[in-house]
Amino acid sequence: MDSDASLVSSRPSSPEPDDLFLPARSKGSSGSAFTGGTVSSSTPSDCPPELSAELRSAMGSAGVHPGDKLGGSGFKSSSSSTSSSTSSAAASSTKKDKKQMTEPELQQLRLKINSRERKRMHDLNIAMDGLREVMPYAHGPSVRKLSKIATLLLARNYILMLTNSWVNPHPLRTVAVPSCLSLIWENMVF
DNA sequence: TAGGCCATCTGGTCCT
DNA sequence: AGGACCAGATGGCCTA
Repeated sequence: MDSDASLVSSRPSSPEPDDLFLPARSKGSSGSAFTGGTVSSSTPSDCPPELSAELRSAMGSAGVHPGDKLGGSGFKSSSSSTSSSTSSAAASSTKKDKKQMTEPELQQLRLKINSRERKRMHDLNIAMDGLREVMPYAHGPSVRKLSKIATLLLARNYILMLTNSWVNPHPLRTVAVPSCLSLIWENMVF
Protein backbone atom coordinates (compact mmCIF):
# COMPACT_ATOMS: atom_id res chain seq x y z
CA MET A 1 0.00 0.00 0.00
CA ASP A 2 1.07 3.58 0.30
CA SER A 3 3.86 3.05 2.66
CA ASP A 4 5.22 6.50 2.16
CA ALA A 5 7.46 6.01 5.10
CA SER A 6 10.60 7.16 3.40
CA LEU A 7 12.17 7.82 6.72
CA VAL A 8 15.59 6.44 7.18
CA SER A 9 15.39 4.02 9.98
CA SER A 10 19.04 4.04 10.69
CA ARG A 11 19.81 3.58 14.29
CA PRO A 12 22.60 4.13 16.70
CA SER A 13 23.87 1.19 18.57
CA SER A 14 21.33 1.78 21.23
CA PRO A 15 22.85 3.97 23.86
CA GLU A 16 21.31 2.84 27.05
CA PRO A 17 18.63 5.18 28.29
CA ASP A 18 20.30 5.07 31.64
CA ASP A 19 23.51 6.16 30.01
CA LEU A 20 21.76 9.15 28.61
CA PHE A 21 20.26 10.06 31.89
CA LEU A 22 23.43 9.71 33.84
CA PRO A 23 26.14 12.30 33.62
CA ALA A 24 29.50 10.95 32.70
CA ARG A 25 30.95 11.58 36.09
CA SER A 26 28.53 9.11 37.59
CA LYS A 27 29.45 6.44 35.16
CA GLY A 28 32.82 5.55 36.50
CA SER A 29 36.14 7.07 35.64
CA SER A 30 36.01 6.55 31.95
CA GLY A 31 35.07 10.14 31.35
CA SER A 32 32.52 10.91 28.72
CA ALA A 33 31.22 7.53 28.08
CA PHE A 34 28.63 8.11 25.48
CA THR A 35 29.04 5.23 23.15
CA GLY A 36 25.94 5.72 21.22
CA GLY A 37 27.29 7.41 18.18
CA THR A 38 30.08 8.93 16.30
CA VAL A 39 31.49 12.35 16.71
CA SER A 40 29.50 15.18 15.43
CA SER A 41 30.89 17.48 12.88
CA SER A 42 27.83 19.58 13.08
CA THR A 43 29.17 22.51 15.01
CA PRO A 44 32.89 22.46 14.76
CA SER A 45 33.12 26.09 15.59
CA ASP A 46 31.69 25.53 18.99
CA CYS A 47 33.97 22.67 19.65
CA PRO A 48 37.68 23.15 20.14
CA PRO A 49 39.72 20.86 17.91
CA GLU A 50 41.35 19.17 20.83
CA LEU A 51 37.98 18.52 22.33
CA SER A 52 36.74 17.15 19.10
CA ALA A 53 39.62 14.73 19.05
CA GLU A 54 38.88 13.80 22.58
CA LEU A 55 35.32 13.28 21.73
CA ARG A 56 36.28 11.19 18.81
CA SER A 57 38.23 8.84 20.99
CA ALA A 58 35.83 8.93 23.86
CA MET A 59 32.64 8.34 22.09
CA GLY A 60 33.82 5.52 19.95
CA SER A 61 32.02 4.46 16.88
CA ALA A 62 28.40 3.63 16.79
CA GLY A 63 28.95 1.26 13.97
CA VAL A 64 28.81 3.49 11.00
CA HIS A 65 27.10 1.69 8.25
CA PRO A 66 27.28 3.48 4.95
CA GLY A 67 24.64 1.35 3.41
CA ASP A 68 22.02 2.08 5.94
CA LYS A 69 18.77 0.73 4.82
CA LEU A 70 15.99 2.95 3.83
CA GLY A 71 12.76 2.82 5.71
CA GLY A 72 11.71 -0.71 5.32
CA SER A 73 8.44 -0.04 6.86
CA GLY A 74 6.91 -3.29 7.68
CA PHE A 75 3.50 -3.00 6.26
CA LYS A 76 1.14 -5.65 7.23
CA SER A 77 -2.37 -6.38 6.34
CA SER A 78 -5.16 -5.10 8.43
CA SER A 79 -6.09 -8.52 9.65
CA SER A 80 -4.23 -8.22 12.89
CA SER A 81 -7.15 -7.43 15.04
CA THR A 82 -6.15 -9.23 18.17
CA SER A 83 -5.26 -6.06 19.93
CA SER A 84 -7.36 -4.38 22.51
CA SER A 85 -9.97 -7.03 22.33
CA THR A 86 -10.76 -6.25 25.92
CA SER A 87 -13.16 -3.62 24.94
CA SER A 88 -15.10 -1.90 27.62
CA ALA A 89 -18.73 -1.13 27.41
CA ALA A 90 -17.92 2.43 26.62
CA ALA A 91 -18.29 3.95 23.22
CA SER A 92 -21.12 1.60 22.55
CA SER A 93 -23.00 4.32 20.81
CA THR A 94 -20.34 4.73 18.17
CA LYS A 95 -20.17 1.01 17.80
CA LYS A 96 -23.84 0.93 17.09
CA ASP A 97 -23.34 3.50 14.45
CA LYS A 98 -20.53 1.51 12.96
CA LYS A 99 -22.65 -1.57 12.98
CA GLN A 100 -25.10 0.22 10.84
CA MET A 101 -22.45 0.93 8.28
CA THR A 102 -21.94 -1.34 5.36
CA GLU A 103 -18.73 -3.26 4.88
CA PRO A 104 -17.31 -0.93 2.24
CA GLU A 105 -18.20 2.05 4.35
CA LEU A 106 -16.42 0.55 7.30
CA GLN A 107 -13.41 -0.17 5.17
CA GLN A 108 -13.38 3.39 3.90
CA LEU A 109 -13.59 4.70 7.42
CA ARG A 110 -10.79 2.42 8.55
CA LEU A 111 -8.56 3.52 5.72
CA LYS A 112 -9.29 7.11 6.51
CA ILE A 113 -8.46 6.67 10.17
CA ASN A 114 -5.34 4.71 9.34
CA SER A 115 -4.21 7.42 6.98
CA ARG A 116 -4.67 10.08 9.61
CA GLU A 117 -2.73 8.06 12.10
CA ARG A 118 0.09 7.54 9.63
CA LYS A 119 0.23 11.25 8.95
CA ARG A 120 0.26 11.99 12.64
CA MET A 121 3.15 9.64 13.19
CA HIS A 122 5.01 11.03 10.21
CA ASP A 123 4.60 14.53 11.59
CA LEU A 124 5.90 13.27 14.89
CA ASN A 125 8.91 11.79 13.14
CA ILE A 126 9.55 15.05 11.34
CA ALA A 127 9.53 16.84 14.65
CA MET A 128 11.86 14.22 16.00
CA ASP A 129 14.22 14.80 13.09
CA GLY A 130 14.10 18.50 13.82
CA LEU A 131 15.10 17.79 17.37
CA ARG A 132 17.95 15.57 16.21
CA GLU A 133 19.24 18.36 14.01
CA VAL A 134 19.77 20.71 16.91
CA MET A 135 21.23 18.14 19.19
CA PRO A 136 24.97 18.06 19.70
CA TYR A 137 25.27 14.80 18.01
CA ALA A 138 26.65 13.48 14.80
CA HIS A 139 24.74 14.30 11.68
CA GLY A 140 25.54 12.95 8.33
CA PRO A 141 24.68 10.36 5.76
CA SER A 142 27.19 7.90 7.12
CA VAL A 143 26.12 8.27 10.71
CA ARG A 144 23.22 6.55 12.22
CA LYS A 145 20.41 8.56 13.61
CA LEU A 146 19.72 8.60 17.26
CA SER A 147 16.84 6.44 18.22
CA LYS A 148 13.74 8.21 19.40
CA ILE A 149 14.27 7.41 23.02
CA ALA A 150 17.92 8.39 22.81
CA THR A 151 16.98 11.66 21.14
CA LEU A 152 14.53 12.53 23.87
CA LEU A 153 16.89 11.62 26.67
CA LEU A 154 19.79 13.45 25.12
CA ALA A 155 17.61 16.49 24.56
CA ARG A 156 16.57 16.43 28.16
CA ASN A 157 20.14 16.31 29.35
CA TYR A 158 21.15 18.99 26.91
CA ILE A 159 18.44 21.30 28.19
CA LEU A 160 19.39 20.61 31.75
CA MET A 161 23.02 21.27 31.00
CA LEU A 162 22.28 24.54 29.24
CA THR A 163 19.94 25.65 31.97
CA ASN A 164 22.49 24.86 34.59
CA SER A 165 25.28 26.62 32.74
CA TRP A 166 23.21 29.77 32.55
CA VAL A 167 22.07 29.71 36.13
CA ASN A 168 25.49 28.90 37.48
CA PRO A 169 28.09 30.48 35.23
CA HIS A 170 30.93 28.10 34.74
CA PRO A 171 34.47 28.80 33.54
CA LEU A 172 33.81 26.54 30.62
CA ARG A 173 31.21 28.93 29.39
CA THR A 174 33.98 30.65 27.57
CA VAL A 175 33.60 27.87 25.09
CA ALA A 176 30.42 29.53 23.99
CA VAL A 177 27.46 27.23 24.15
CA PRO A 178 29.07 23.92 24.72
CA SER A 179 27.90 21.77 21.94
CA CYS A 180 30.30 18.98 22.55
CA LEU A 181 29.07 15.88 24.16
CA SER A 182 32.00 15.75 26.49
CA LEU A 183 30.97 19.05 27.92
CA ILE A 184 27.44 17.88 28.22
CA TRP A 185 28.28 14.75 30.08
CA GLU A 186 31.16 15.94 32.16
CA ASN A 187 29.62 19.18 33.37
CA MET A 188 26.20 17.84 34.00
CA VAL A 189 25.16 18.89 37.45
CA PHE A 190 21.79 17.95 38.75
C1' DT B 1 19.18 -16.16 16.88
C1' DA B 2 17.76 -12.79 20.33
C1' DG B 3 16.97 -8.22 21.18
C1' DG B 4 16.27 -3.43 19.80
C1' DC B 5 13.92 -0.23 17.00
C1' DC B 6 10.50 0.96 14.02
C1' DA B 7 6.05 1.45 11.14
C1' DT B 8 1.55 0.28 10.96
C1' DC B 9 -3.04 -1.12 12.38
C1' DT B 10 -6.60 -0.82 15.65
C1' DG B 11 -9.85 0.21 19.36
C1' DG B 12 -10.62 3.22 23.12
C1' DT B 13 -10.75 7.79 25.11
C1' DC B 14 -10.59 12.73 25.18
C1' DC B 15 -11.36 17.14 23.14
C1' DT B 16 -13.40 20.70 20.13
C1' DA C 1 -19.64 13.82 15.27
C1' DG C 2 -15.16 13.96 13.85
C1' DG C 3 -10.47 14.36 14.75
C1' DA C 4 -6.46 13.96 17.85
C1' DC C 5 -4.18 11.28 21.04
C1' DC C 6 -2.83 7.08 23.18
C1' DA C 7 -1.47 2.37 24.04
C1' DG C 8 -1.33 -2.48 22.75
C1' DA C 9 -0.34 -5.80 19.23
C1' DT C 10 2.11 -7.36 15.32
C1' DG C 11 5.60 -8.14 12.04
C1' DG C 12 9.80 -6.56 9.51
C1' DC C 13 14.61 -5.10 9.46
C1' DC C 14 19.06 -4.81 11.42
C1' DT C 15 22.91 -5.68 14.56
C1' DA C 16 25.66 -8.07 18.02
